[in-house]
Amino acid sequence: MNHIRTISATPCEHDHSGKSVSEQVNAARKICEQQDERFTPLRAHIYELIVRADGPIKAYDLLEQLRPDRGSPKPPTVYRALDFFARLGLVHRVEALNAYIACDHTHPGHVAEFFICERCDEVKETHAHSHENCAPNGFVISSSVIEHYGLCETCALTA
Amino acid sequence: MNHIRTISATPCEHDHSGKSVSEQVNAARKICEQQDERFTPLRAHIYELIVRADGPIKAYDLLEQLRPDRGSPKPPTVYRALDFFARLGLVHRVEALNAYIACDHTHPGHVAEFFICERCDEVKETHAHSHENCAPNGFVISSSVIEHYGLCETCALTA
DNA sequence: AATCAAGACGTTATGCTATAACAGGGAAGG
DNA sequence: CCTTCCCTGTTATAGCATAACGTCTTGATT
Repeated sequence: MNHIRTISATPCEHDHSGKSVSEQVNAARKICEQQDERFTPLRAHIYELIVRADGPIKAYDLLEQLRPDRGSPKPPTVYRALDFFARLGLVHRVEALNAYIACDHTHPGHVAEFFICERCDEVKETHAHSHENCAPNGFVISSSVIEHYGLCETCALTA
Repeated sequence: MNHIRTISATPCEHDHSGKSVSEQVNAARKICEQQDERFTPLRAHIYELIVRADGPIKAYDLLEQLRPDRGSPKPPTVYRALDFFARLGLVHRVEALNAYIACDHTHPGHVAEFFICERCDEVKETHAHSHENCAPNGFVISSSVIEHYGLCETCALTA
């Protein structure tokens, strides 16, 4: 019992520093076009807001930020865009926060893994190898959620 | 970059078969008492419903099931009990389902890992070693969410 | 015994998160 | 031109969760 199997994680530093907001938006546009999907002005606008947030952002906060420019958008406007981005892997939903975060990396065979500081709200994203090999016999994984909550180094030291 | 670290998972078969509902409830009672917490009749009632569900159950479904016996309970009644159980590790929240599941196992140094079949809704729980060692330098994990979605063996074969 | 503090529970009200369903418009292809 | 698909707007509602207040019980203290 309690047979140990091994999986591995790749802490590839995933902060998008080094990429400007517009570079990230353009990267997203390219990914869309490669898949024959439309990166409409509305989608570009919303994606830019997500990138600018530089961390998890909530659907209704996006809604607020859309307001001055686009009248009084309703929730479906935002949720449709979020669904679209999620489908293309351009955003991840952070389940335990009901929030969404931009991701311009794709790592085939890997899943996003988040480390979320509960004190300063900073989020680090890494990618773990799929947990397929620690699944119950025969289970086929189609998506995974891996989120860790705690304190980042800075906050842990000053706590 | 992309330095590989290793973590491990222990697929200890975690189904509670072999334990009757009342045995699980009593086990929970014992865990409460050991921690000088009160396993009140209401809590016992709610815990039994969670155990009987034999899988993730939603807060408002619990609320419904409480009804005939306890008048017209309101949401806080259920959420307070769920918070209590979660604090003691007697239930886990399945984030991506907004649902709750009984757990009478405690594995110090391990975190619960769920494999959820999207076709038959069956859930297998295993326990992974903490991901502490794949965290960014200095990050201190206080809780983790690991959930996998896909098809169980049976459903994968008949899909 | 009287008092006090903590926590369990009931209740009202509200806030936050998300989607169903229908209507109009615009782009791409026949 | 016209049809089809999908993008967007809009209304309405469903689903999930908590704040805040009051009462009662329990157990400890005086």
